[in-house]
Amino acid sequence: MSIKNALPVYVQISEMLIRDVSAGHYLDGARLPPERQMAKELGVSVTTLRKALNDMTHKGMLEKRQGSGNYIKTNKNLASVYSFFRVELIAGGGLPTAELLALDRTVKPTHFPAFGKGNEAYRIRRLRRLNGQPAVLEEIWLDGNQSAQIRPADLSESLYLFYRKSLNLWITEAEDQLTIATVPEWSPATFDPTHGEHCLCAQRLSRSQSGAAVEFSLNWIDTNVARYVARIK
Amino acid sequence: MSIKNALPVYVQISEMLIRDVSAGHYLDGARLPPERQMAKELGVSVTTLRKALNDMTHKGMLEKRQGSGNYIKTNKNLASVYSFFRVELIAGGGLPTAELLALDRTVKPTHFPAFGKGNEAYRIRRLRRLNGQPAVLEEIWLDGNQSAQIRPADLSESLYLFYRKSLNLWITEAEDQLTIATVPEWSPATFDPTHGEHCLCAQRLSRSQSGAAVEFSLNWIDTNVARYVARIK
DNA sequence: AGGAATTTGTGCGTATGTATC
DNA sequence: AGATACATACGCACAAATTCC
Repeated sequence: MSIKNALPVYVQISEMLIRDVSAGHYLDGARLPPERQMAKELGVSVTTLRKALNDMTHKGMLEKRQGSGNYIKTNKNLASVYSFFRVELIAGGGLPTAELLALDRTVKPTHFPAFGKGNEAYRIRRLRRLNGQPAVLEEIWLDGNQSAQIRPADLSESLYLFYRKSLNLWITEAEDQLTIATVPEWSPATFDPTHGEHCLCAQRLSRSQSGAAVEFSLNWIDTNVARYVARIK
Repeated sequence: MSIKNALPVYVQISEMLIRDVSAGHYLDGARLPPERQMAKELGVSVTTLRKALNDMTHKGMLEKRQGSGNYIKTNKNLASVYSFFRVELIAGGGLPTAELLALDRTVKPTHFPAFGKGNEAYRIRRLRRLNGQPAVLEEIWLDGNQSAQIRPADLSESLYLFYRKSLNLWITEAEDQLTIATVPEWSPATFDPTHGEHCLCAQRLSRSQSGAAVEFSLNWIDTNVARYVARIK
C-alpha cells in the first residue's frame, strides 16, 4: 500500500503555464524561452517539458514553430470553442457584437442540467448581433460560486475571455443540444424570427479543464439571419 | 536543393496500421501485440512506436489501456465523427437503424458546395430511426468518382464503415450547418414532424484524410422525437 | 546570397512507476 | 503475489526549419 502520488510532472508544468498565462505573465503571442533552457530552469528533462507543451498545443493554448519557438495563444483559445460551434450569417461570417439585456443572480431552475456546486447562479441575458443584425438571443447561467460579483462592464464583449482572465476558468469542453423552441417572452422587439413563434435553439453545457460543468446557456437563433455551424477535424 | 525525404517513421507506422485495419487484418476491438514486441518486429524504438500509437489514439482509431494493451477501434472511428455530431432521442440515446428509401446516380445540383471531382454523384435517401421511431430523413450525396458502383446491400447499416472498407475512404473532418427548413416532398408518410411543415435541418460536408470534400448530406430531424448534439473537447 | 547559430522535430535506449491480468 | 503491459521520465544524437549576421 502506498500513498497516492502527485500528478505527473508534465501535467504540473502545463497547469503552471496555464496559470501564468491566466495571471497575465504571458501576453498573446508571447514566445516561451527555448525548450532546453526552460527544462533546465524547471529541473526536468526536455522530453518531459515537450510532453507538457505538446499537450497545450493540442488544447490550442500554444503554437509550436520549428526553428523559431513556442508561442502562447490566448485570444485563440477563445476561438477553440468558437471554431467548433459558431453562429454566422447565412451569407457567411459577420462581425459579432453583444448587447447586455439583463444581469442578475437567482436560484438555478431545477430542470437544468447540473453545473457548478452553488444553489444560485448568475443569469446573463444578451442580444448578439452579426454585422449589426440581431441574430442570437442568449441566456447564460454561470455558477454563483465562480465569482463573488459580476458587473455589467465585465461582460462587454468576450465572455470566455472574462472567464479566463477574471475567474481563472478555461472552458475546454462543451456540448450543444439543438432543437426547435419557442422564443422566450423576454425577447426584445428587435429580435424577431418569423418561422411562426419557433426558432432554432442551442443549449450549451460548458466544462472547465477539470471536466466539471460550470456554465449552461440557451441560444435562440434567428434562422432568417444566421445559421449554426459545427465543425470537427 | 535536395530530394524530398520520406515521411517520418511514426507517420509511416500509423498509416500502415490504418491500411491494415482498412484491409480487415484487424477486427474491431482487436488487441495489438505488446509495444516492445511490435517495436522489435518493426525495427523501431518503443518511443517511436508509441508516438504512432498516440497519434492514432487522438484520431480515435485506437484505445490504450494501461496494463492491458492497445485496442483497435473500427466501428468506433465511425463514432469519432458521430461522437461529435449525433442525433439522439430527446430522452437520450436510442438504437439507430436505417432504411434505404432510394439509391440513384445523377448530376450534382449546382447550388451544393463542391465535393469530389465528378460531375455526377450517388444520391442515397434513407430514413433513420432511433429505437424504431422515425427520427431523421437523410439524403447523402457521394461523389461518383469514389466508386464504380454502389449496391443497396452495401448501405445496410453504417455508411462510414462502407466508405472505409469498400472505398478505402476515411472521413476525418466534417462541418454541419443547421437551419430550419421545410421537409422535402419525397418524405415518406411515416416521417412527420409537426412544427408546421418546418423541421431542423443539418447539412454536412465531409472530408477525407487529404482534406478533400467527398460527401455532402442533408439531414432533416424530427425535433419532436430527437435532438441534434454537438460536442467538443 | 550565404553560412553560422539557434530552435524545434524525430528517433533511440534505458530505468522506474502503475494498472491490469 | 507475480508477471505482463502501458505510463512517465531521463539523456543523447542528429535532422529540419528558422533566424540572424
